[in-house]
Amino acid sequence: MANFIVPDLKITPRSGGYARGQDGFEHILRSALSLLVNHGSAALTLRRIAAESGMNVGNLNYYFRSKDELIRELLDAVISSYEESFDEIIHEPGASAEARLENLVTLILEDITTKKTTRFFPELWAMANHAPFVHDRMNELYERARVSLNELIAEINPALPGDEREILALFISGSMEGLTMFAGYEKPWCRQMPMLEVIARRSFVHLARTLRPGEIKRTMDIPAPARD
Amino acid sequence: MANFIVPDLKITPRSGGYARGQDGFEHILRSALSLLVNHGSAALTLRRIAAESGMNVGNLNYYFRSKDELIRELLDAVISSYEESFDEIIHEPGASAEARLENLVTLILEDITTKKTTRFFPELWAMANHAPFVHDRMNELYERARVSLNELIAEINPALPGDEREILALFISGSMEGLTMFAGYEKPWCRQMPMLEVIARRSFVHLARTLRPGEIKRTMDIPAPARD
DNA sequence: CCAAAATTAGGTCACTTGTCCAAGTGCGCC
DNA sequence: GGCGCACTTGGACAAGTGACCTAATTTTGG
Repeated sequence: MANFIVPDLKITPRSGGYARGQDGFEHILRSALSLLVNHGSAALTLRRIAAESGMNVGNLNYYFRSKDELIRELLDAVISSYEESFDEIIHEPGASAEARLENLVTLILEDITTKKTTRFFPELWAMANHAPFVHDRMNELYERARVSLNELIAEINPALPGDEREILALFISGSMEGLTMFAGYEKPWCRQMPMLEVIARRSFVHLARTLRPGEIKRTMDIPAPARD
Repeated sequence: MANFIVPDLKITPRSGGYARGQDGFEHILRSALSLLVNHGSAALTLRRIAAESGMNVGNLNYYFRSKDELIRELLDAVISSYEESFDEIIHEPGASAEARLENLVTLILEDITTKKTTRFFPELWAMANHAPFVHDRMNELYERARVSLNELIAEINPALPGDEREILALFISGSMEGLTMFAGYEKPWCRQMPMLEVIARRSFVHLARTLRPGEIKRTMDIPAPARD
């Protein structure tokens, strides 16, 4: 299994302008990301970004009309990079669907142990709670991530209806994200991530394989005690 | 299954002082929590907290030496409340260990759909990445939360060694937390939380029941391809 | 009633924040 | 080679930040 590394940023080239301008643009976002990852969203001030990128404060305003626009571009660049990586993973050839699901789980969980991922996403989740555009962009990302899971589940368990596949994909995706705070970079259980991967692979594959059509709703329909 | 609600704050009464002082203290923390939940950590300024609690800025300084101390007290009060709730859940009588595990999962996942929980924890996770005391206090909370899981797993699968139980408890706990961003309060999939609960209960119980001693490490020891 | 506790009102302090602007510099293209 | 636009500079600005202070006032509980 190749080490899969998600690039920090994916920037769509601007039309017009010199190459230097493109570099400056990217350099600013890279510095901003570095600050966010290493010192949190509170450190995301124009002056600190400027200092980090060896630039003048006013120059940031040349590239971005406002701080808000800078943040949007930053989040979009980081998230776009993840999306592109997920799309690549999908088309990776593999053996059985189950093996490919295991590979996908492994890749995602290994990425979680990355400093960037461990630090960036909790900030993203927190921002999403109070900035609608962050909320929306974040959900676009995860929707894209679930596509791969959904397809693999369909291959493993063709009888499962689409909406139940979606719920299962959601559960699997959410499950993995939740390990960030515990086994991510420099977290207390980071050394145990390989073991968590074992459990995750085993559990998710088993779910995909054994979930019966209608089982979810049928189980849910039993409310309080059993009826006689 | 009774609706289990975690109180907003758990404050250890201060020694000395009038009852009013106790109220003021609590009122301030309550206002701060409200700001954190409704507007994020960026809104946690002394002036906004004062305005929210209908108090004077100077009065905050009477109760708390510094903003930092206020934040610490706030986090501690909120976290302590969760800890107390978990301890209560443990001692709740129930039928089989499996049924109690299912109940515990249900309680935690339902709590996640709460506005306070959905909004508070991502802030906590983000803070934990850059403030060591938050990191430590947060891990104390989750350690406590895993105690219940650990005991139940031990009851369900007595053959499982302690360290493997811990990993499994960690996986289960982390799995549930990860659903916050997707099926929490006002999240896109909040209506589907009941279905996620079904999957979670089924999956976690199955794991606890079927995990063989040494299985985790044995599975991990197979590195790349199989040996001939 | 009275001392302690709680609260108010106001202000000052040095500092940081995002935004904006006028004047420069220097690179790329004709 | 020099023109012009892309890029860069440094500073000004009002608003907000946490911390700290004094003095007066109200509330509380024994």
